[in-house]
Amino acid sequence: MAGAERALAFHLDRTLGCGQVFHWRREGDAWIGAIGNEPVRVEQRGERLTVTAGAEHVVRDYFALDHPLDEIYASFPRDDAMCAAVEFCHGLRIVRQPAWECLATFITSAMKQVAHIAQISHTLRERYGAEVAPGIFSYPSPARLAALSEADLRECKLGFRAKNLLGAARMVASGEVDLDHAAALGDDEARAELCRLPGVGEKVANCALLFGFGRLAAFPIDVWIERVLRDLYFRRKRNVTARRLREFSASYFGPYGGYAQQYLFHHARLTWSR
DNA sequence: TGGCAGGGGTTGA
DNA sequence: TCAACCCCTGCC
Repeated sequence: MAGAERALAFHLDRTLGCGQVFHWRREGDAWIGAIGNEPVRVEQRGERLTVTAGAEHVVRDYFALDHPLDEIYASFPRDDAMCAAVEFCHGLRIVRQPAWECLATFITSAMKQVAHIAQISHTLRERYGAEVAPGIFSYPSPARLAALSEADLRECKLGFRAKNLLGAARMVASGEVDLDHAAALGDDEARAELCRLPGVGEKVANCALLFGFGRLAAFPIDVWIERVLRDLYFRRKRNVTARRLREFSASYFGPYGGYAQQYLFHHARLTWSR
């Protein structure tokens, strides 16, 4: 069954290297990291994901092997940019990150490049997470971070983001913002709830919704995606407002807009010269 | 080796 | 609409 086989399509390097998650480490052909508190080692063999350490069902859920890629690709608009992105990114999957670590990581990502976001994530894990296997650390809980001082977090090279992460951790730890409750809300209500946290605006909230809450229609617009939209979809049109870009992306890319966004983003970031 | 520009965002005026 | 917030990376 070509369809069933294709639905299993999976590309580990693209999935972990596309800027949706930052703490995985390459070791030879394998990738090593933690899924929550589960230490995991995975490899690509053919089109398949192979688990060499960690619970199989945890890994398969995290890497979203049940996402219907065929159906997702078929839902995309058939324009040149989208087709090129699908060809370039085939097998890339939006993973299911634990909500808090996803949200917190994107709070620390503001105006940062991938290398630095990864460095911050590793420092926070090593200093305040739990060592779940030799050299592998979980992301610190809201309560753990809430007990720290802003100075502690600034020592992790967070800069002005320290205050935001601390404030968010305290609001989540105290129950003032309940992530489980947010997970039960509709997309717009959940986004509004997340935006109550310091350091969380529309972009960070949409990243959290897409990568941490499984809302596959969420469409984060960062500077790269804004360039893509303006260059490929609004060519020769000046004065296109941010609001217009939001409205366009929400309707044009369909129910799996988050996938479309990640494919356009990854394709552009690796192929466009600046 | 050192100096400098610029960066995946949010906030508040 | 725009400056301020911080400081690390990459490039010259």
